[in-house]
Amino acid sequence: MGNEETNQSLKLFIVLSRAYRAINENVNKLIHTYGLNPTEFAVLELLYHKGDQPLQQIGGKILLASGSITYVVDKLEEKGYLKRVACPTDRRVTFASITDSGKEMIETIFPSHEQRIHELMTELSAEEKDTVIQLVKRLGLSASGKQL
Amino acid sequence: MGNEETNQSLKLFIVLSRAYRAINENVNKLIHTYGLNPTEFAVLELLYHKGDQPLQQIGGKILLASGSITYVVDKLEEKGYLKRVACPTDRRVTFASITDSGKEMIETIFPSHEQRIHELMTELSAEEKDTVIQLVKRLGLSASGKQL
DNA sequence: AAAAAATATCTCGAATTCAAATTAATTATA
DNA sequence: TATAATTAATTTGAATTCGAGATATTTTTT
Repeated sequence: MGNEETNQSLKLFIVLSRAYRAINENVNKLIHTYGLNPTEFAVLELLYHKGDQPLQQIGGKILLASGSITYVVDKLEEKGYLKRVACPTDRRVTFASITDSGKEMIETIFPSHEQRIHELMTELSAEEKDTVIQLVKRLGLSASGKQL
Repeated sequence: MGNEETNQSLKLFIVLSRAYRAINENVNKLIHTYGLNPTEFAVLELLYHKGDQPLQQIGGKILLASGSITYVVDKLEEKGYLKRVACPTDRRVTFASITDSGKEMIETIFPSHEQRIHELMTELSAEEKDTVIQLVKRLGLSASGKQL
């Protein structure tokens, strides 16, 4: 038996895991109905909201190994949702740039995506959500080694 | 632009995702040093703490498709950490049962596993953890369709 | 300017997971 | 009891992801 404090942390981890996985699984199913997998959606959404990105930075932002980036970007390029654009100043760099077709796709998916997430969270009041956001944000930053 | 409430839910989802992934990634690295992958660890831990389980029920408890169960149980059986035991009353059913060697493994890993999780959560006070546990538990149960 | 180190992308093979189809056994129904 | 429907486990093949190494380019150092 560990001590009481350690058990509490373990319990928090389990609760966090279950909630995340329950929500995520539900959201992923919705994304799947649009013919995208979660990673493809994440890349497309990143490009849509943050503009063109060097391939490498995509990995950092959505937690993906470099080999996987190439694969996902290939798939999205095949589907016509993004194109590769060479960087004019550094020939090692390639930008991923969302196409008009990709923009249309995101504009189709995103509202229902947001809406679904919102529906899954109606259990908590606005105040309760704020509380969780504030605390879990600190937890995440600290666990990922970032400072506040 | 969605409305303010919807944005709040989206923000909560993002915060939850990041925290979960940060903690999980860290914990998985530790498990890996013992020659297990996270799924193998989860199965072994389940058997250790909850006793023998029919293969099918393992899937329900740790969120795994049936094809994956067979694979993981095969691996753990090869490593000698569990054995398959036929059910005496229903010949369709096979139980997974942890071996002494498997018990030893869990008894070796689990304390440092718990300890690592605890360390990753020192950012929050005991009271704050309780708050998060209470709220996120409700969120998770509701999102997975279970009642309170 | 040449050599060394660092950076970005890609290729390849292995590990993991899933979905669909298969086999076997049990239970329900006619 | 025979047939159909259900349930449990497994097999197979495809999709996804990662890690290690290869290649090309740029930056830093000597």
